[in-house]
Formats: sequence, structure tokens, C-alpha cells
Amino acid sequence: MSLKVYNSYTREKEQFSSITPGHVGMYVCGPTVSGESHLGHARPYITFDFVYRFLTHKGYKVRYVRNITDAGHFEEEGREAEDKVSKKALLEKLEPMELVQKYTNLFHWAMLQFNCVEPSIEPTATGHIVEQISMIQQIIAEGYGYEVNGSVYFDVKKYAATHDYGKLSGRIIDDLLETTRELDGQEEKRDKADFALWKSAAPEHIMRWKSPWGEGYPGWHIECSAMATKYLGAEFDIHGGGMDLQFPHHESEIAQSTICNHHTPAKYWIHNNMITVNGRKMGKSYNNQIKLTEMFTGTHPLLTQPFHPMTIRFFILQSHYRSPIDFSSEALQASEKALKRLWEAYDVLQKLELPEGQQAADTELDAKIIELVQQFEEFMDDDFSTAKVLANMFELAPIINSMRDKHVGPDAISSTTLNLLKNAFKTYLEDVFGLQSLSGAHDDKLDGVMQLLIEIRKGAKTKKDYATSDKIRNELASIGIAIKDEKDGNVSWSNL
RNA sequence: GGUCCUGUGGCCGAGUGGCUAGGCAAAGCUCUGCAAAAGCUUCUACACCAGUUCGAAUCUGGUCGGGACCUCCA
Repeated sequence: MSLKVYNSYTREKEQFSSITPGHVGMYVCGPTVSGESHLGHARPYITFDFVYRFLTHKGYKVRYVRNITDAGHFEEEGREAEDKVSKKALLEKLEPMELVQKYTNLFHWAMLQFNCVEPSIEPTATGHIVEQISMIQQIIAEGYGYEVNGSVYFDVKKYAATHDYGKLSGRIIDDLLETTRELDGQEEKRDKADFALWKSAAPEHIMRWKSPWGEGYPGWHIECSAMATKYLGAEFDIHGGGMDLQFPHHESEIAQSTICNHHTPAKYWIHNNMITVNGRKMGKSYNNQIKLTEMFTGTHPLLTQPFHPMTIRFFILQSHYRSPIDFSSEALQASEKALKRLWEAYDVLQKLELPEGQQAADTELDAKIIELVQQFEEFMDDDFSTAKVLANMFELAPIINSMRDKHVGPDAISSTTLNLLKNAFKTYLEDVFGLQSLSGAHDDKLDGVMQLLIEIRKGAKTKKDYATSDKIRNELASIGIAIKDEKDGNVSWSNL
């Protein structure tokens, strides 16, 4: 089984093979911690989390680098040269690094809620000013950077003469060079298409560092080039991020790294699509973001209820990472129910037992299960088709439930098939998809109390004292615990 | 304006030219003290118009609609 990934750089689905056998280097553009993360931010981090998990499952040792952009870059190039982070800091009367810390903590907390694996290295832009400066110096030395009034720009026209600037984003270099935008500071650049490597800091700028060109701060794109190179080398396997970063961020990153390292940085570029609200991308400019804290608590006008982080994770897994997904409360509700149903089937499955060495009486069903299970890996190998794996799981759910309800005979499938099924569910649901139960961890004490209540209720039912049995069931329901009377007299319960 | 993506049933969403996606919702049945859950069954599709093909949701062209990027952006 071999993995195929869609490479945005070549626009083709390619066979994946890592540069160093057995190892994968993956860089993902992390958050800008100048504000609270919103639902849109959840997508890349959940996407690359299952990418990371699947690669690990395939046996690769993955070094996953995801940066924290805490240096802030200007809002609008050239116009006011205002540092994003420091601008907000002034408004909130906070020390910039205090703000950075606050939102970094919040981001980490959200990642924990989503059960995202921590990256191997999480470098910060402010911690790598030295590396960025030396990279800029090298770009100047190579003849592709020039200094004007304490700022340094990348010479796109010169680069484009010998390199394919615009390949990743499908941009046409001549159009970029001709694009006219009347912005202050533009006259510093030799060409409109040039981008900043270093910006001279205005006096009111709080975040500033000394450099060979005077006090200033790094351009947006250089941090990723510097940190990716430092931790993953001149050429690494995967570079990921949101589609909206293709231009100018990733395009510029390629240019910088190519000049410094004499090699294109990443072998495979993977981009996730956007989350939209009413068909519009969630973003600052549209003023339509739903913050993650609002998602979890349900405190946003567009939400009808709070949504569990796992519901959001599942919602994202239900569609392909390269398709846009439109947010709606209804869609999330559907996901919540679906996840609950799937997880209950998974719980049922783990409790099923068959005698060792049992042969399948229903060979057709047995074969069907094996096929559905084997497709898990095939689908994931095909550019991470998480939605298809989930569809197969939902096809297996009724079979699992039927085994519990004895609609399917206990001798129908072989013990090896059952074990295969159990392992596959555990591996994919928990290890690869990183999903967890909506009801949280098991509590032995609660378990004991519930067993007691179930016993009492059973006694009442035997005496046909339905008033008591219904009271127990209803009262429990009102505090969020559901009791289910199953076929064979067993009683199960679940935390809603 | 330029570049690119996209248009699937009540809703969300997979879709490799021919073979059921799946989920949610809805309806019926089975089970059940009642319920819930579960199981079985059913329903509503491929924006429009041409073309290629024995055959197209899937390929090509056009029309209309939606979106992304071109500026910070996940």
C-alpha cells in the first residue's frame, strides 16, 4: 500500500516517497497569535494532525514543525508599516509579549481540546530573528535582495528571470509586475511585485530588533523560510498550510529558500481548503469569524447550541481536506449525532467476543467486513480520504449493532475477522483520526453508582413497579444520562 | 479586470465514464410495559444547453450562479 498525495506545486496526485527513508520532515504554517483562534483556524491544524498521525501509522518517524508567528507583520504593506501585534497591543494597553503569551496559551488549549498531537518543534518568529537576519544577508549576497532606507526587499523580477515565480499559486509574473497599487512606500521597491524581507521600524513601533540595516522587524515570509531550513534542512518532504497562504506567502517562501539553499524547499505542498459561513470564507475582512471558545460554549448568534471539540473534528473529517466546507449549526448537529452513533457502535464492538479459532458461517458477510476494513488504508492512501473511511465505518456500524442484538448469529463471522475489525476501528478512529468519546473519560465511581441504580430499577421492573423504574430513568435523563433496555434484558447507560 | 476552483436529493457531503457513497432529517415496520436505542425498508440527485461516447454526475465547449486568490488571512 503506498500513499498518494495531491501536490499543489505540480497540481497532480503523486506517489509519496520521503527524502530520507523512514523519516518525514513536515512544516506547517502556524497561527499568528495576535488574536483568538476561530473555527477556520481549526481546519489546517486538524488536517495536518491526521496527516501526521497517518504518516506515523505508516511507520514514518515524522518531525513536525509548526511555528508560532509572534513577531507580527504589517497590516498593509507600505501603507502604515504598522506591526499587527503591536497595534492591537496599544489598543488593549498590554505589553506585546503579554498578548502573544495569552493567545499562544489559548491556542495550545484549543489544540488540546481537539486532541491534536503536539508538534515536534514549535519555533517562534521572535526566537529566530538571528536566523532571519542571516538569511536576508545571504539573499543580498546572492544578489536578490536590495536595501532602501533601512528596509530590504526581494527582487522578484530578477528571480523570475531564472526561476518560476508564480508556479505554486498559478500567478503570471507579468501580471504581478504590472499590477498597479497606489500605496505609500511602494516607490521604495524596484517593482510592484517585490516583497519585504525586512522593514525599517517607525518610531512608534514597539516590536523592533537591531539589524545591519537599522532597527526594524522581519517581513512575513522570511520567518517560515528561516525556521523550516533550520529544523528540516534545505529540502524537506511536506509543507502544509491553508490555501489562502499560497500567494504571496508560500510563493515568496519558495523564492527565498531557493536562493539561499539552491534548492526548492518542499517536495510536496499540501493545502487545505477553507471553512465558509454562508458561502463566505471565515476571516477578519468579512467579520464573520466564530471563535473557538464561542463554538465550545455556544455563545454566538449563529449557533443554536455549544459544540464539543470532537464534533468539530468529526465535522472536518467528514469532508475531504481539499474541499471547502460550509459551516452551519445544522451541519454540526448532524455531525454530533453521527459521531455519537459511530462511537456507540465502536463501544459495542470492543465488547464483542468470539471463541478463538471460530470459522465464519456467513462467508459473504465475513468477506464484506474484511473488504470494508481493508479499504480504510486504501482510502487514506488516496490523498487522505477521511470521508470515505468514515462512510465505511458507518456501513459497518449496523453490522456491529446487529451482532450485539443477535440479528446476526454469533457464529456468522470468524474470530480473526472480528479481531481485524476491532483493531481497525481502534487504529483509525483513535490513532489516525484522533477522535475521542463525546462523553469523556470513564469514571469508576460513577460506574459503580450506575450499576447500583440499574439493579434497583431492574428489581422495580420485575415487580412491575413502573412508576419507580420510570422515575429512575427520567431523573437520570434530566441530568444527562440515558438508560437503554436492551434485547436480552441487559441494561446499558451512556453519558450524553 | 486577471488567475484558479466550484454548482450533487429537505440539509451536509463522497464520488475512479457503466455497478448502493455515507451522515442528518422524514415515513413505515420489527423489538419493547412504555420509551429510547438498535435493526429492516422507503423517499427526494447530479445548475442549464450542446458535444464526444455503445454509455457521462464523472470528459470537452458554452451559458448562468457561487467562491478563493490577486492586500493581512488557516
